[in-house]
Amino acid sequence: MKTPSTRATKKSTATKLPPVRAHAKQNLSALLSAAAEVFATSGVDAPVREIAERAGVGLGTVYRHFPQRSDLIVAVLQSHVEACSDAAAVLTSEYEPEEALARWLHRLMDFVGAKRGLATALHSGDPAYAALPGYVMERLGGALRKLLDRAIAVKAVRSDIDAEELLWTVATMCRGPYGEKPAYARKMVDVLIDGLRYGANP
Amino acid sequence: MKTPSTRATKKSTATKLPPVRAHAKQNLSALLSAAAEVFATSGVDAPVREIAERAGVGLGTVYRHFPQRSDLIVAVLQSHVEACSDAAAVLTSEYEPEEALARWLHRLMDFVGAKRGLATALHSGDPAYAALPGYVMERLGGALRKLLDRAIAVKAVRSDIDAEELLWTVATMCRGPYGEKPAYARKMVDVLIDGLRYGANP
DNA sequence: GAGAACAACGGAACAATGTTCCGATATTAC
DNA sequence: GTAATATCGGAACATTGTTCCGTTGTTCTC
Repeated sequence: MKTPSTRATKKSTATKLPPVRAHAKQNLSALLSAAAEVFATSGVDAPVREIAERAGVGLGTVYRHFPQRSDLIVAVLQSHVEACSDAAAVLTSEYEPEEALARWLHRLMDFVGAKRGLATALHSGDPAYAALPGYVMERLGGALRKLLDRAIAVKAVRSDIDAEELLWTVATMCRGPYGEKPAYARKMVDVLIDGLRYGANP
Repeated sequence: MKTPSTRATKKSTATKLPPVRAHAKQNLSALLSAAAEVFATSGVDAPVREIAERAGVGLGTVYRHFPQRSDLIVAVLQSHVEACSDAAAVLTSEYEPEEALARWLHRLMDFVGAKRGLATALHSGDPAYAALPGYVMERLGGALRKLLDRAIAVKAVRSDIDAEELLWTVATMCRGPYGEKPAYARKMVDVLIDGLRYGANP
């Protein structure tokens, strides 16, 4: 986040900013994308060694940046949550309120569908993931709330919907009773979106 | 299931029944209960060695009876499903239809609540567990259907409830949005049961 | 009851994988 | 250019699932 050149000249002063080597951050982002690819390909249970190899770094480097395996999983999930959340702003600037909302719900669906394995890990009870549910709910719920309010403001959709409830509903619709593939999920979400529109002008 | 003494005297006949050593089954049931205890205590990720030690047998014995770790998990789950299912018959013979239904739903709740870790393993996508969901649904759904029909017959509860839907509903109520503890679950199930009663005489 | 056949057993050995550790390397400050 | 040190790579270690085989004890036959 901060560049090494912004540091003070003297290193002996009390507030010592440890110099951050240039390639360290490159490695970190390379690790993140490598991990995302491997998780998508081989599942969240893929060996750390496979991720290190894909990123072209050593095992030590992986554990330097992510002391535990779960830290890597958390980081990948967070980056994807951020991407999904950020997509809301882009869609807002590019589409009408109603269309932006619909497109983002589809985006959310893709996100949830792709994270099947991650979700399983999430619910495993491992304390390493304890903070994630709240974070996901807050981040994505906030994004959805803005989209929703904007669509409500122009009377494109009904006004009695809570963002977190809608978020949870769509997320739930993407996982069948036992976690099967969401073959019918897209259709159901479309129906749900139509339902939002329908109620706009009762 | 069959005793060694029921075998034919000659072993050289075509239909060779391999003699089942006496203590083998003792070990098997000891393994099952040991596994159940360990899973309950240390979670489903507990090492096989811990189960072997608790059962007082060697590692080889565990793998002789359960070639894979997942077989042990499946066996424990099945035995508990059977126990829960069998409880329906006992309750039927001991209580009035309405009371039996209510008590069994509480029994079901305990079962689901205790199986938190097992459920996570179930949804992991491992093909070893592929057949379980259908089995559980059929076995417990069948048990519930009998209880339900009996209660409906005496007009103790409303008649428009499907057994599998009710089963799934109660099971779902025992897991919060992210799999938290079911602090409020018992109350909610009680409310649900009251709802069943309330609709009996509209 | 003695002996043979062999099912069952116990645990060492192997394989896969998460994690730690440390010498080697490369970058930065001066 | 040189020293300091952040970073790196991978060997080494620990844990755990799984396999393998020599040993043990039971069952059957005589």
